[in-house]
Amino acid sequence: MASSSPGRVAETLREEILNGTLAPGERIVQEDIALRFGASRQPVRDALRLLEGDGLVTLKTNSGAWVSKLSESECVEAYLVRERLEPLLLSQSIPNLTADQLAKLSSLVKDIEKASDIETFLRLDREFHLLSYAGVKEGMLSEFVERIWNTTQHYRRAFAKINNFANSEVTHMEHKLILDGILRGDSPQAEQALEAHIRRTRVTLSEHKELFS
Amino acid sequence: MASSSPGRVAETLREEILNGTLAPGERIVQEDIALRFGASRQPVRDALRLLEGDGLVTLKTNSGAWVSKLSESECVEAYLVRERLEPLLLSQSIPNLTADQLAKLSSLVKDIEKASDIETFLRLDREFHLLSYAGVKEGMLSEFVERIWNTTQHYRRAFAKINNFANSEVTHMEHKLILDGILRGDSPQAEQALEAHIRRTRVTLSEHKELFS
DNA sequence: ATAGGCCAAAATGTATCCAATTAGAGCATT
DNA sequence: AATGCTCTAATTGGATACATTTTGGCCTAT
Repeated sequence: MASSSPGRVAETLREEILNGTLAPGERIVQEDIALRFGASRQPVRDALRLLEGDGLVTLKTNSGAWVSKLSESECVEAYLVRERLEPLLLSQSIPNLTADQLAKLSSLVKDIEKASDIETFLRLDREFHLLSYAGVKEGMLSEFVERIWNTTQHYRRAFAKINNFANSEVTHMEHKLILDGILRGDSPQAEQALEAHIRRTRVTLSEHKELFS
Repeated sequence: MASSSPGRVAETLREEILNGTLAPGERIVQEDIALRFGASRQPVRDALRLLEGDGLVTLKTNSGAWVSKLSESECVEAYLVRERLEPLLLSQSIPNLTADQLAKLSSLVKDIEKASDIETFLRLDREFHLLSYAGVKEGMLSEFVERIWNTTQHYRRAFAKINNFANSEVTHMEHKLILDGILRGDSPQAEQALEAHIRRTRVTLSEHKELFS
């Protein structure tokens, strides 16, 4: 997949935005990217348009491209939307999860508890939640959810750094409750636990307005 | 706004997709569009990427562009998402609606009742719902909702034609309940009435699988 | 008659060049 | 010293030309 030039460029840039190499607000110059990939500016323009569609990049006509930034209210809005959408997505995913996926989810919850650095925690947490949605293939709902995860990734990292694993006990309990609902095929419990998990994160996050300056 | 070439092209194509001039599944040839607008293919490509981001157009590498099509399950999914997102958006909008907007909403409900042809009904119904969200400026939530309205527009039209104003009494009652909640600033009632409105539409729609062939 | 492959025409992807717009530094003015 | 202006360099937008890929018809072989 993504064997095309714009696809490869977009994928690489997406990676770099998600792992923090490119910070929100940072300028992206078309020609620099073109040189890096040994291509012309045309495929780069297409790639930037793709990323704009993902909400990761903001384009301004005749001016340039920047890594998207979220205000505090936009970030809170993202979590409000997550509270509504992810339980729905999870309930549709649960009946279609394979035994392998269920086993992997269980081991992920344990690995998250053992995580000793922030990057590992972020990676595993993301993997756990997105894998729990793997029962739903492709569609508008999963697209929306993935987009939210991508656009808020940077703020999750910043939040985790500030918080430095405070509340981690609560987080692990919530993960176990979600996992328990999934394993038993009890969608309502899983939905409710997930909603509570996201809501608590939102409330905690909104106590740290210093992340948005 | 949208003074750029890609912006103008995208806007026109969006219009034509929404009003049915371009039907789902129809092929879009870059050079044809370029000729129509007296531009080169480059801005057309940008415009198509914009529309892809809106979910209105589907691009396939090295192959071409088509007006997006929804399967029945994708359409049902769209309504499930609407059930979760639009009540949230409405509740955030209500406190910010101006007196002018409230008056316009009231008159729209009356006008919808008087609508004698399908195109008028569709246009007013869309205007009513989207205006009820006008208290929320720009953000991810309104973007998502607008995108859903756009991608499902064609199926609302097809559904209205088949149904030929059956259930219109119920629809009008639901609109009045929503309006009542909005006017009195009773967000919970408005939310609940809106959710019921969307859910009933979804259930009725899923009884007409012949729309998706 | 049908399935498969081949070939030509058409459409998309990419590169290069030129025009238009913007941004930022430096200077002049108040 | 601060503000506003101008001009230049840098960057993006658009057009043309060429390379690549796909598609669909036609022919051949089974």
